[in-house]
Amino acid sequence: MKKQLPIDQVLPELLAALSCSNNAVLLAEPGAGKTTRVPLALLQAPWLRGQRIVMLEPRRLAARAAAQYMARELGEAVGERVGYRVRMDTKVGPRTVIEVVTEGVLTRMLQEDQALDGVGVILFDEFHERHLHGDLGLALALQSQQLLREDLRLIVMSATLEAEPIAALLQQAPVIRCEGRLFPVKTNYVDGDKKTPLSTRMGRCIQDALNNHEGDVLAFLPGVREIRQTSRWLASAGLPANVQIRELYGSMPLQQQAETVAGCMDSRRKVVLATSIAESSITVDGVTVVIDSGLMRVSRFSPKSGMSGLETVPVSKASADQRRGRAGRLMPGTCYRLWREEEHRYLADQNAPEMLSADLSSLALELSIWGIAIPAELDWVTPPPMAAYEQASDLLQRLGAMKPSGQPTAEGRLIARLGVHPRLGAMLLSAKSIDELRIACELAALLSERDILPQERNVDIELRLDKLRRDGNRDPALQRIAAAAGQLERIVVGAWQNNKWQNSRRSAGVLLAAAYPDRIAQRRSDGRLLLAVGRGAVMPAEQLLSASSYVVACELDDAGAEGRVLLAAALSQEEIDTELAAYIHDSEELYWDEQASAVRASRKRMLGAIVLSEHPLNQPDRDQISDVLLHVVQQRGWDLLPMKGKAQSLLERMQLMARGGRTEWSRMTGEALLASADEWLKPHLYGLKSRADLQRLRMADLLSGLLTWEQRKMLDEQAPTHLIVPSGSRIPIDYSNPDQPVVAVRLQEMFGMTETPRLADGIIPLTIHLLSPAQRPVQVTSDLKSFWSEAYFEVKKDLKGRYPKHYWPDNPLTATATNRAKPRK
DNA sequence: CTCTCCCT
Repeated sequence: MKKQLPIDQVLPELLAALSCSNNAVLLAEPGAGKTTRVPLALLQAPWLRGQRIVMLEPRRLAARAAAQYMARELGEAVGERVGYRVRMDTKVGPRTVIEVVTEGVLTRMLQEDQALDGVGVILFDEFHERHLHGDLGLALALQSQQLLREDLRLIVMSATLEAEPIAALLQQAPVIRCEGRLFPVKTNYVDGDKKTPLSTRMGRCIQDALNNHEGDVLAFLPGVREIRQTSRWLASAGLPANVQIRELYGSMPLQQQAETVAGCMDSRRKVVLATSIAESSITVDGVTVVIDSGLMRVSRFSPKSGMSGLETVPVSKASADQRRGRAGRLMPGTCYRLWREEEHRYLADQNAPEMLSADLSSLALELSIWGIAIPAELDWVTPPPMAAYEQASDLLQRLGAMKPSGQPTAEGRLIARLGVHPRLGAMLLSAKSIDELRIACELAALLSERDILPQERNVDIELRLDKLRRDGNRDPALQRIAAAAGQLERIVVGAWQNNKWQNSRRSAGVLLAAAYPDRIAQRRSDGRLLLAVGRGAVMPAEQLLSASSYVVACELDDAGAEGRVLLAAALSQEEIDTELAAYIHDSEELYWDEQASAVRASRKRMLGAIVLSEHPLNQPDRDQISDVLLHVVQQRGWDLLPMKGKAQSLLERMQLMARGGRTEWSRMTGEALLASADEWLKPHLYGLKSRADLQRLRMADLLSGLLTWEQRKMLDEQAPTHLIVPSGSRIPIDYSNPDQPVVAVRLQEMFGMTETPRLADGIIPLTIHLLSPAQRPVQVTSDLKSFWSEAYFEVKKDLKGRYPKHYWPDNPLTATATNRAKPRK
């Protein structure tokens, strides 16, 4: 008799829903039993009609375990009615009806047969994890259902999820909910000073938990560094003798992980310090207390640099709840959260889907093979972000996997079948001989898995190759990598059918350059690296690689201002010159030499942003020189040009006209003219290359050439060079302040002028500096009328005393202006 | 002073 599980109660509802709808969303909390009961329940569904059931699992371990459990329920071995397909391990037979597959496998199944002939239903288990290929699989399956397979059924299963957006995407699918089977867990929020190191706060909380509760403690920390720090804090703070500290994180050998998870052999209690790996991938037995730091580390892809880096971020509410649930598997438990209850509501509901932060190159390749031009042709729960998607398309084109049209090349189709990152796929296809292919396969397999020498500070990938060749058939982890390398080799050899091989033995570094041309790096004098993409990177000093002047940085942490190299291969100068010539381009670079005040030219051999060598160039291209000159002029402004006398005045008058109301003059400000200098100045820069050459330009002619005849006339009328005053003198107008043109004129020359002259369409009044007979300023005005009626009489009194021989009339409005002491009779 | 998790 089968054990009752909570899911059993909703199975009739699910079956009923699927008899009238093609899609369904099943929300079931952990422990409800959905993974094993739902596929078995569907076996009897009338609509299945002998077709297969495919269930998607996010992990290989989970896929195998689910298949094994279901087979046992049926009293069969795996591979009879229930089987699984994961990478490099397939157990399905001719009678297999339920296939449990992992995400990449589903993508391949869909790509090989878009109609999924013979499949009646796809179940997306643990969909809330929102892996990139899970989202992709759902988007592809949905389109297949819409265009080719209206009878295909899709079921999205999830622990915690906002069901509505997915239900809407699945054509308003019914949502079925099911309770879980966990014990209650009491939640305590622990307020701590955020300035206290996390390891200290965590350590104290662990001590308290050990004192106040029975059972084992599971602590969630963001990463290995915090795990080590907390472990050290606890060791020095002292723990009861019956307590054992254990660490748990993904880069640990599997054997060690298993030991951590297992119960203690003696009666000791254990404290497990874990990353988010213990949230759903690994279950730790015996836990009654969970302590959650509230942090996790996530990878974030930068479309700008094409690299990923790690970020420490707050967990989501869903993640925090999932972590808390780990304390309620055995009996009622306790959870401590190292944040304040008020802070909790600011946490995101769900973790961000991988789509938003991942490298999308393999997604873009799959879409191209699926046959769509833009992602918007599919329905997505979360559409791919454009910046990352475009970066991915660019990369695929550079790797030769995609045509500019967006269609895949033959190589691209093969790369997708290899099941490695498109960069590594392109490297495999670049191998010219069987020897090279073997190395490339080993490299691809190594780089597709976690580092096999995580403790090793030397980042040289050759050390890993050596270890793989030495211990590849002993260590289980290495066996997997060696098997993956062998599988890759078989696919490529099969595809090329022996018609491509030459004699060639290029190094690992040269092969890796085909995968990471943008990460070829040059060592600079201070020991830092300059990557071909133009970013800097650092590599620990005592590396074997430090003898090499070039490297390929295959793995980088792009977190800080400078990337940190995690894995690299050496490249020699000779290899750069002979093997990587395809990436090198000559560039004639012209630049403004400040000291010589002239344009200089040099020829550089460049590999991306890396300068391989540089020589001065004797006869640079004149057109390019004038480009540089123009650019310098535009940057520096008018100072580089001979703006004196007439030219300067002309420019100032044109600026004044721009202050007026007419739009035709708005292009005539100094700023606007610099911006449009490529139109009017550049033709005159041809053949020039220095500041001295520029000084010979006839700027007045150039500027006045910009004006039509009418405009010149208007300029002379409305921004004249001189003002003719009542005395008959021509007084120059100073336009150096374009808001306030000024004339300076002796007061007596102005008698009779009642209205202040206005310029630029009458918008700007002229400012008049009235001078004494000795040319000393006595008054500034832009309102002559009120000057004559008021201030004049004060001024007159004063000046009459000092210049008695001069003419100081009582009525300045009718008096005769003079440029002498007194007007001629 | 050290890199989260996962997959074709």
